[in-house]
Amino acid sequence: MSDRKLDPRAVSGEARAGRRKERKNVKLGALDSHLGYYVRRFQVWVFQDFIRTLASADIRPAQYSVLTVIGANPGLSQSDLADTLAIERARLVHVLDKLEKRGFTERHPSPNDRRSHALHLTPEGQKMLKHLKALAGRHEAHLIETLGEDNYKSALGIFRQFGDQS
Amino acid sequence: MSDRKLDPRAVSGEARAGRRKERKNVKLGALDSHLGYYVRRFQVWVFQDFIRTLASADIRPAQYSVLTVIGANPGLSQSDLADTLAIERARLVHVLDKLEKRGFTERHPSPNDRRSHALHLTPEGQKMLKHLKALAGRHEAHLIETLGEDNYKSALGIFRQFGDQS
DNA sequence: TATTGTTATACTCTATAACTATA
DNA sequence: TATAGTTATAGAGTATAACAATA
Repeated sequence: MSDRKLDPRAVSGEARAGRRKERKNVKLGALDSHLGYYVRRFQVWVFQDFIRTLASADIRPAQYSVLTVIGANPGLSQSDLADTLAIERARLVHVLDKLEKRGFTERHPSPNDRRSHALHLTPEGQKMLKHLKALAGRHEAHLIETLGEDNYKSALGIFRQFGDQS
Repeated sequence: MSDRKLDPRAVSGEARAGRRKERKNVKLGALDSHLGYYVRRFQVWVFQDFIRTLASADIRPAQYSVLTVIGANPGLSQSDLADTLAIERARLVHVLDKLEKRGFTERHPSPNDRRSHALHLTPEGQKMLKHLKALAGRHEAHLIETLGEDNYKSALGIFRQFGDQS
């Protein structure tokens, strides 16, 4: 995991110093029996790896998820997109503004409801999404390698099941 | 600025509306094969449940983790605490300021190093931590119930192992 | 020179309220 | 009345740089 080529922007002075230091053995106390604590640390690691892997495209996880879902559901409304991803409608406005400025998405008038926007990827957005999927695949492969394939599959099964019901 | 009394447990208008709506079937596309997506959603759920469960004490996850680790390692320095929890040193300053103002923690002079602070819980902080652990236990029980005991144990095993090496 | 705690700034994200134009 | 999109604001949390005191 440490022999990986690192984007210099992604490694802070803090992190560099941390690597040099030998680990103190500090007790976690009750934290050790909280799944949430470990899930949070894992999630942060995953997102940082994702951000690093997609840094060349300057796309963050929220942006990737928005592009992906629009790509899979052309004509989707902002409300339905926000509901699907559990992003606030207000937050989504800014995410879309940015993606639109970069030429990846467009808000078309909805045929049924004049309050609503039908979201679409531009041709450039489709090209970008294809590129992003390739990069994201590399991230996922790194994740499988880090966790081990069995653990990865177990975790995906457990959380996918949770996501479907939640 | 709203002067309304804030109850974090309160369900927002957004959430209430969301529950009323029937679920549209929007495709996740490539997101469906990203563990990070599901882990993020799960982590958000867990933290929200934690925040709700500890709302009466007005303690958030980061504050709980700081109190817990100080409680288990009296005399710990801010640097070592920050390293342990992967919180920025700069951020920890504010967290401790707030906990200190509420009378739960204290910064004592370190016996060895005059740059450093030895962190301690006050008697009131110890009492509070004991109370928080009881509440956090209820959250954890809810988590086990939600996930199922087998899934819970699997997930804890996988991520604890990851946390130890990362 | 390096580290500890601190202050400061910029940015991401969450949460909430309020407004407009439609329905 | 309610919903879709928007604007605005407050507050976490992350990331980073720089500084004084001390090592």
